[in-house]
Amino acid sequence: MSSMMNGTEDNMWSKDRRDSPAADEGIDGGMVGGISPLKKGPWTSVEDAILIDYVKKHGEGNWNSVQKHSGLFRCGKSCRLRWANHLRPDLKKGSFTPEEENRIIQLHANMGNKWARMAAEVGNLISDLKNYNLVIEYNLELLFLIILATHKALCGRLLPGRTDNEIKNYWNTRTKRLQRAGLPLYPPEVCLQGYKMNKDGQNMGKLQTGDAHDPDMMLTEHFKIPEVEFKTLALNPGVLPYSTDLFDASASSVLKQGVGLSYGQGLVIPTIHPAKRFRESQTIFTGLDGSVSTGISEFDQLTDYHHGKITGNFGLSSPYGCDLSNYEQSSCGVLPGSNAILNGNSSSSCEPICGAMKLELPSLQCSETQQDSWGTPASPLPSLESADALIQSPPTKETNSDGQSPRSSGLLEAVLYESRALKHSKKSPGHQTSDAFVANGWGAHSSPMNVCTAEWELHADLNSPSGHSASSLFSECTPISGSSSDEQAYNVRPEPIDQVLSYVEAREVLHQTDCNRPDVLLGSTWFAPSNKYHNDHFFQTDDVAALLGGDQP
DNA sequence: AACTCACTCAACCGCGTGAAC
DNA sequence: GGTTCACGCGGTTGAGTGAGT
Repeated sequence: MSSMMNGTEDNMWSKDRRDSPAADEGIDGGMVGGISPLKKGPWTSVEDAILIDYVKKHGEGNWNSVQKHSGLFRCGKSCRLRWANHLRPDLKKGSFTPEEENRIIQLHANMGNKWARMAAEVGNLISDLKNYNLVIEYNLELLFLIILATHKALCGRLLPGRTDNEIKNYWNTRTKRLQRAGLPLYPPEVCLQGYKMNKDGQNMGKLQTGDAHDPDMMLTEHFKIPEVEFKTLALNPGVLPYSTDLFDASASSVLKQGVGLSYGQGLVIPTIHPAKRFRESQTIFTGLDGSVSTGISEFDQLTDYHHGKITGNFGLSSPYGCDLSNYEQSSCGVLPGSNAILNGNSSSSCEPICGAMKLELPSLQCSETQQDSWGTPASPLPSLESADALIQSPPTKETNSDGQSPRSSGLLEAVLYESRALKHSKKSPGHQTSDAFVANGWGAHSSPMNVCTAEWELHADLNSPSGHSASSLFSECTPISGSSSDEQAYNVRPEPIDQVLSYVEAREVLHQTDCNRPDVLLGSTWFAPSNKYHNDHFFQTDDVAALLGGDQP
C-alpha cells in the first residue's frame, strides 16, 4: 500500500509534470493572458508543501483564500479536499485492517452512506462532546470524565484517521466485489428475519410506537425506560438558545426512540457540524413526550435497561472492541433497491434478496429523520462557542438547587456503570461482561470496548439489514474471527439467545462494585464533584480507568 | 509480450446547507 | 425574504497498477 502510495505520488508528480499545464510552469500555473486558471488534476509535492505551510500559518478553513495568500492555483474546494484526504497530520495511512473493515461494514449498516460521519476523527468527537453540556452543565470535572471516557470509547468506535473518501472507496469496492460474486452484502438469514418482521407487520410506524412483535422489542419493553432529566438545561437559555424542544423531552423518550426504534447509531456522538446537528436534533426532539423524573431508581432502571438493551446508548460503547469479524454475519443481504428494511419510511415489503443487487445505500439506513431521532446528533447541540462559554462558567446554583445531581443525568451513570461492570468482569474471569453479546461469545476479547457491540445491538436498527435488534443477530451468528473475507464471513451458524445477562445479574454486578462504598474499592482516588451541592455523588477514577480500557493498578 | 480485467486511489463535480449581507 | 458565499458531503470518474490469460 505504502509502496503504491509512493508510486502514486511519483506518478502524480510525473503525470502532473507531463500533463498539467500548470505543472509545466511550476506552481505559478499556466498564466493565460494574465488570468491564472485554477489547476486541476493531481497535486504535486510542491503544492502540497505550500498548502501545508498555509494551513500551519492560517489554520484550516477559509479555503478560498488559499489561492490568494499562498499562490496556489487551486480552488478552495480542491485545497480542502487535499488537506482533508492527504495532508492532515492525523491521517492514518495504509490499508484497512480487518478490524477497520469490519467496523466500516458495521458503521455502514448503522449509518448508510454517511462516509464523513464514519470517518469522524477523535478530535472532532472531543469537540463535539463539548457540546454535550446537557449533562455537564453543573460539573466541569464530570465533563472531563465524560470526555475522557467517551473519547476512549469513540476512538474504538469510529474510524479515526481515516477519510471519508477512503471509506467510501473501500465500501464501493467491496460492494462491487460482492455484487460480482453474487453474494449479499449481508447474510441471508438476517434478511429473512427482516422479511419476517415485515411480514408480521413490523413496519416502522409500529416500531416507533413501541410495538413489540419482535422479541427484542419486547425485551426492551420489559425494562422501564430510564427517565433522565434534561429540564435543568433550560436554565441556561442563553447558551442553549434552541433548546426548548430538547428540554421538553425527557431522555426516556429519547431512549424509547433510540431503543425502541433501534435506530441507526444509538447515541453516536455527532461528528457533523453543530449547525447541522441542530437541524437534525430539532427533528429529533420535537414532539417527544416530556415526562420527567429523577432519582436513583432511575439509575437502577437504567442499569436494568442497560443490560437489556441500552448499553451502548450513551455512545460509550464501541462495537470495535469485540471481534468484529462477526459482523458481516449479522448483516443482511438485502436488495437495497427494495428499500423495505433499508429505508424506514418505506412500507414496501422486504424481500430478502441474496444475489446481485443494486448497492446504493444498502443500509439499513432509515430515513434521515428517523435515524437521527437518536443516532446522529441525538441531542440538540449548542455551538462550540456556546459550549466553551458554558464550560468556562461555573455551575449555577439554580442548576444545583434544581435537585439534579450528576446521577440524574443518566448519561454519566451509564458511563460509570459500564465501567464498573467492565471492571467487575475483569476481576471475575468467569463472569461474562455485562453485555449479552459478550455472553454469546463476542466477549472473547475482554476489552472495555466490548460493550460497544451492545451499541450495535442497540443501534441495529429495525431498518438495519437485520431488521431486528442485534441481540438476536449476535445470537444467531457465530463469529468467524479474523476473517476479513466477505465470502468467508457468510458462514452463519444459529445459536441460542438465552445467554443474556439477566437483570438480576446486572444488579449484582453493580452492587458488587458499589461505588458508594469506598471500602470495597481498590484504594482508589475518588472523583468528588467539586460541586458542593452534590457532594453526595462520588465517582471512582478506577471506574473511569476501566471504562477507558486502561489497566488498573 | 500483449491484452483484459479487477482493483485502488485521487480528484472532481453537483448539490445541500447555514451564515452573512 | 432573497442572494451570495463558504463549506461539507456523497457520487462519480479516470488514471495507474497488478494479476491472470
